[in-house]
Parts: sequence; structure tokens; C-alpha cells
Amino acid sequence: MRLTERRIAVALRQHGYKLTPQRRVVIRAIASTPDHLTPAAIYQKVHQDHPTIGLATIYRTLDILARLELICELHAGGSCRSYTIGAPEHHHHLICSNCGEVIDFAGYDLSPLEQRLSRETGFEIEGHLLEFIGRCQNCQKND
Amino acid sequence: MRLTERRIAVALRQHGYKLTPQRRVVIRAIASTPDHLTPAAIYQKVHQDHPTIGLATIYRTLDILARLELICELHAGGSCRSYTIGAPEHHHHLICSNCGEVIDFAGYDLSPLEQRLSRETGFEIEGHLLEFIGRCQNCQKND
DNA sequence: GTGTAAATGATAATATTTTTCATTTACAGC
DNA sequence: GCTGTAAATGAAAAATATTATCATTTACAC
Repeated sequence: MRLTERRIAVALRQHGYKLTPQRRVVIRAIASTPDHLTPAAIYQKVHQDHPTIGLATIYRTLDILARLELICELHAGGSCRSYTIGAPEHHHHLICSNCGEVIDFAGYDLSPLEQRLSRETGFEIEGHLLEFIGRCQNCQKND
Repeated sequence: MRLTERRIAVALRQHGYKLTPQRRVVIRAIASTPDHLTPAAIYQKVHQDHPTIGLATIYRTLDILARLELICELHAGGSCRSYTIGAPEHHHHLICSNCGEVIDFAGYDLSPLEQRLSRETGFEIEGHLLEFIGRCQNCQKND
């Protein structure tokens, strides 16, 4: 089950943020596709129907949503920063180095490692980033 | 054992790249510290003793070294792109979200997962990125 | 040495992200 | 439903980060 717009709206309010129409639109843009979108791509998508919404608002909104972990930030090798709607069950990414396709996967538990690290280093672990890079089937064919 | 300057020099030549004094200096700057340095930080470090070396050269050199996997690229949450000398044995990172301290760790094998993903998705896996984010002991104290 | 392709520095161009600030607006409290 | 207020917005500028261009220099194979 994906995080719904409604849920995000509730979470925003819970944290004392206002639910502005601009934020709704940004959330909808991200939620409407499984793709990972860069800030610029989100701006473009939003701009079509809402030409008055500025890029700064996009950035501000993304910062908040990412901090609340309502959207999920991806750091692919090339273009840093892209976002997708945050799935409630934690997942990781497999990214095609050629075409950029992103596949989500779940069911891999890093908490044993997390505990080991915490024990060995004294860090209080807050989160992690696990991504695989490779070539998707399609791009393997078209070489 | 860390990758030595000499080894990097050899690897560069092997791939048809020239070993210029500028590249030596950049390599030395990165190799001289366990820290992860941003391109700007590397430029600064280099600039002290070699004020004529330009930022563009830094970027060009980093691109090459990273492509040859002689240095190791890190994508921390905030500032994208920083580099450290590539350790021959593969390792991962633990980053403090407050002060930015980076701790390397090794001895965790992702190849079982890699095989599972390859089987399930048909991807030809080329590499991965595993980072943990947390608060180091020091920053936990100073709250 | 010499020739040549590759690399460099300087600079401009482009891309990305953050600030600033006057104006507008969501929404809590009535 | 009004009203006050802190938060959010758009527009523009500023700050950062990265890449491209090009004339000049240079590493290194021969």
C-alpha cells in the first residue's frame, strides 16, 4: 500500500505545517508516478497546471516532506537528489546505470548490521541508504 | 592497506591517461587524509601549495579517478559528492548527521542480496551504495 | 629531440540551490 | 464567520556547484 495524499496531509498538520494548495500539488505530482523525480522535473510537472508556483516553493516543500520521511530521497550516481513517494514499508532501490530506471525492492533487513555498528561505534543510527547500480535487461540487449 | 599514490599512478597510465603534476597533487591531497573531501575542499587544499591549479582540473581529475574506482565517491545526505582514497577492500560508510564525521566499515557482504536481485530482476549488478546515517557519540552528548 | 594527442588554466556559461523580502494566506481562537 | 498572527509564497537576486570552450602548454611514445 502506498502512502496516500490524505495521509501526507495529516502528517504535515501533525507536525505544525500548513497544508497549502501548493504543497498539495507537489505531493500529488510526486504521488502520481512511481518514478523518481528531480526537483526540476517536479517543478516542470507542477508548472504545467500551476504556472504560478515557484521553484523555491518546490525546494522548500521537498525539504519538509523529506525531513518528515513522507517522500523518499534517492542519490543516484549522476544526478543527485530525486524523490519518490515514500512507501510505508521501508524499501531500497535498484537503478539502471544506463537508462535510469528505478526498481524498488523490500524484504531485506539491515537491522543486524545496524546493531553491530551501533555497538562498535557508539553511533545512534538514524537511517541508511542502500542502492544497487546495474544494467537493466533492456539495456543489456541494446548494447 | 590503503591504495598508494604509486599504485594510482600506475593505474592511470594503464588506462591511457597521462600522469601530470596536477593529477599527482590531487591524488596526494586525497590520499593524505582519511576524510571525505568535496571537490571544493580538495581545490582549497591543493590551492595552498599550488595556486595555479584550477578548479576545472580538480573536477576533471576527480571524474577520471572515480571512473577508474581509484577514489571512492560518497553521497551524503546534505552535500552531494565527496571523495576519499579508494580502499582496496570494499567498504561502506557511517556518517554523522550532525558533524559530518565519516567512519568506514567493512566486513559486511552484500553479494547474497546482489544475487537475489540479479535473479529476480534480470539486472546485471555493477555496484552498490550502502551508507548509514546517525549521530556520533560526541554529537549525542552535546545536545 | 620531435610530433601529437591529451591536459591545462582562465573564463564564460550553465545548472542548481538558497536567501531575501514584501505580500498573501492557512488556520487557531473566538 | 471574523480576526490576528505566524507561516508560506512568488519573484528576484544571490550564492554555489558544475561543465564547456578554447588557446596554450605538456607528457610521453617514437
